[in-house]
Formats: sequence, C-alpha cells, structure tokens
Amino acid sequence: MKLATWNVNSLKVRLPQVIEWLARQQPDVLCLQETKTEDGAFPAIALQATGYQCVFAGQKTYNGVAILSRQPATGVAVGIPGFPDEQKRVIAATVAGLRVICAYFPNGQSVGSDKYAYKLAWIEALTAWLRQEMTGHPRLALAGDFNVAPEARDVHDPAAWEGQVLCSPPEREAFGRLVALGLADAFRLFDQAEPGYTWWDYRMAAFRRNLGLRIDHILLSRPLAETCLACGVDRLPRQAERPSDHAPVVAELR
DNA sequence: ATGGCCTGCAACGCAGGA
Repeated sequence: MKLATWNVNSLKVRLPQVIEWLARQQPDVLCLQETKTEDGAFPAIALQATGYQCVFAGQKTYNGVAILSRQPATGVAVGIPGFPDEQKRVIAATVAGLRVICAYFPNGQSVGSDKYAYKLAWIEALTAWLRQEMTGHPRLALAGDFNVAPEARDVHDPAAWEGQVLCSPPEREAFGRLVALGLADAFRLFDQAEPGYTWWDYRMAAFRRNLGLRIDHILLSRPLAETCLACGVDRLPRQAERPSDHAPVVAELR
C-alpha cells in the first residue's frame, strides 16, 4: 500500500503532471492540496480514466483538497467538525481500511498576524478532532501540507528562519501536540540520506540550490507506523516544466 | 539590495503563497 501527498498549487495547471505521476508511482492513495478548483470543475473524469476515484472539496482561487484512490472511498467528511470555516482545507475518507485525513494547513503569513492566529487555532481544532477520530479509527494517516518545519534539520538555513512563520516555536509546539496524539512522522521513522525538503521557493533558483523546507508530512498512527516500510520525497516533479513549488511525499505501508 | 516567482481573477495590478 502506497500513500502519498502532494501540494500541486493549482490542479488545473498541474493535471498532466498528476496523471503522469500516478502512472509512474501508482500510489494506492494520493492526497492533493491547493487544487484551487471549484467542485463543478474538478477533473474527475480525466482522473477516473487513469484508474483513480476522487473525493474533493474545493473553492475558487484558494485552498482546495482531494483524495484520489484506486479503491472506493467511504465515510467522506469535509472540514473540521465544530470549527466553522469557509476555507476548504480538510477532507477525510476511509480507503481499504485506512482512515486518511488530507489537510492543507494555513500558511500563517507572518508571526503575530491575524492569519497566524487563525493557523494556531486551526491546528488546535484539528488536534482536538483527531483525538476523537483516532479512537474510532486506529489505522489513521494524516497527510498533507502542514506549513510547519518541525525541526532545525528540516530547514536549509535554520538561523535565517529562526522564529519565522513555518518555524516559530508556537507552530512547532502545535505540531508536537499533534504528534503527541500518538502519531509518527513517517519520514523520521528511517535514517535518511537527504534532508527531505518538500518545498522550494520559486524565486532565487531555490530548487537548484536546494534551499528548501520540509513542510509536507505523512503522520501515521502507531498500528500503521509499525507497518511502514519506507518514506521519502519524490523530487522529480519539482524539476518539470511549470512545476508545483512542492514535491510529493510517499510512504510505503505493508 | 528583504526582492527576485507563480497562480487566479480580472484587469493591464492585485492578493496570497511560504
């Protein structure tokens, strides 16, 4: 079972790359973020033609999440219960006995901003909900763009990023509370030869210089972590023409 | 040199991303 997550930064622009990537990687489940596509315009037919079913929750211009899967998705839920939010950032579904939560965490813009406060409140609400969700779904995966680099080693220049948004102590503590629910960062289950950056700025030739951050993650509940065989970042799509600024993260489960 | 790029919307520049 292969589980993946990819912030595509517009599904409309990236659809050919997504289809190509599905054919090459053949994941069982792919979580997408920043589809920026209203539900009526979601390319479900084109994706079905590649052998994937889709559940999605989108809006115009911003945000938007989807779960693509070979097997049918059941128990589909959109948003965080009890946290009213116009922004389409969460979709959950059960696929082949796996509870998959696909999430696009708020960016937070800058420390101390309104968007930053929203980000922290959003993560807190997600955490409270997942605490409940995990009791009913022991085999649970939280995959997506967390917009948090958990540790200094997840940042190409920790000194420059110190205290900045994506790296600030409150964000990292919020990430820690999520992990403390009993979730494991799949990438860190293994000794990694690479830093595992998943995002590089479009500017400054950041990808070529590997000036990246590891902000996209797959967190696994303990029963799932025990079955995890590998986890890594596929940098290939970041080298494409008109790439997303994020690369996919892939976890292999037994 | 704190800006450089990309996307969508709708307008010929803006917000937002990270």
